[in-house]
Amino acid sequence: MYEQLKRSLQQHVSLTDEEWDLCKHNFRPKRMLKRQFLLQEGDVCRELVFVEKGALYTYTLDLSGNKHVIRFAFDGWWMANLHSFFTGEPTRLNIEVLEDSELLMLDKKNHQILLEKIPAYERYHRIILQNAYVALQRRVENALGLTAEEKYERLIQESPAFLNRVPQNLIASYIGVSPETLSRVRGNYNR
Amino acid sequence: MYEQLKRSLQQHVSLTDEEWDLCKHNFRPKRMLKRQFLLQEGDVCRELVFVEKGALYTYTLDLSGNKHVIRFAFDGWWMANLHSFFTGEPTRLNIEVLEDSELLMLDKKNHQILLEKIPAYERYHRIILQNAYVALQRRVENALGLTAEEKYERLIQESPAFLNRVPQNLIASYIGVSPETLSRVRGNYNR
DNA sequence: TTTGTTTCTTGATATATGTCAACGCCTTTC
DNA sequence: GAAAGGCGTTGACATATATCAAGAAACAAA
Repeated sequence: MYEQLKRSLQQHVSLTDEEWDLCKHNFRPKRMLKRQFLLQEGDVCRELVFVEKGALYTYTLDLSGNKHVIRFAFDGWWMANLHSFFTGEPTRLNIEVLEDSELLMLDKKNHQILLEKIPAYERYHRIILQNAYVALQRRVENALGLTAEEKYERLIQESPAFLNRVPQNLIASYIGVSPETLSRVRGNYNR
Repeated sequence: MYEQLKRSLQQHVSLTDEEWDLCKHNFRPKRMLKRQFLLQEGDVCRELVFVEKGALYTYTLDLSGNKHVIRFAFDGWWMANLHSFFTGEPTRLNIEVLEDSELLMLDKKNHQILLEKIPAYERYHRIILQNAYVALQRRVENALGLTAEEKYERLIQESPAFLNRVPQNLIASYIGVSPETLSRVRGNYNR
């Protein structure tokens, strides 16, 4: 149940056995099914989520009710609305389950405990934040001023794994085009 | 010369006088003039930049030579291409000086030293990365599927300070519309 | 002040992409 | 196995926004 988490930590820092033991006991395992909501607009995000297995995605709804996918999270990834988590303000985002998932939940108090007690845990978080920031900035670069076709090409280059696991209408939303446009782009692409 | 940096650190963590002394001596002051480049496409980003005073911006050039502004940095902000800094790969981004600036440069070796020797420094970096991540995600939300007018309205709400310090064509690029479109949006807006 | 750059505005036109609608395919459910 | 709902495709049409071009305004330099 904790293999992915352990692997993720070990990938970036070294933990003693006691530290790992302390660490894992602060997480709460949780199973969720496809289409369930981890977080809905107006909620406060009270837990960080680590995906042991499965898939989640987070999105906003605009005034016309259109979904805008912010990002996905698969096995071994973290998910949360950090803004809401740190400020305690209600979120504008939804987090929904895309595939039946095994999750590890970490509430704020326990997160603070780990940050205080285990320096390597704080280092781990600094590093994954760095990586997340880099990935997100890349996303901004790809969202600005590219054509629908270019956006799709970049997705294929940079995140081909998404294509097998995510329905196309969510992919379309993720790269900021309509499902119809994505369908047409793919049609041209195969010829 | 180091007031802004000290203020930024103190805002998030507590440092002893000795720690602050150790810290500041790892930075290299540097003055730069408007239009100079801190980083150009193909360079490797070897230093983190803290803006004591002034303004910078970072952008990509697409195949047609269009500028796409990724972000700005003003007094008290950090700037770098983290991807290039951490991996050593050449960058696709440019960093240009927008106003004559006083900068504090921190190379990778010194950054590592501070992370190792001063736990509060690592905590500080974790926290500002958190904040930067939240801000960047907000930017993604605002880039996806909004009209030109909505993007401009959000900019006014969320970053009004930019408007006084940045030429409009760069604002246009930042929110992902053409300078002409932004000009028209502003025209309607004032009536 | 005069001159030269750069930035901003405005108009005309072209085009990429969104929207609406219909249809077929596939999966799920009972 | 039939029914229902979700998802992807395709077509017709509307429209927001980019592009091209010219001139005005603001700013900097000489």
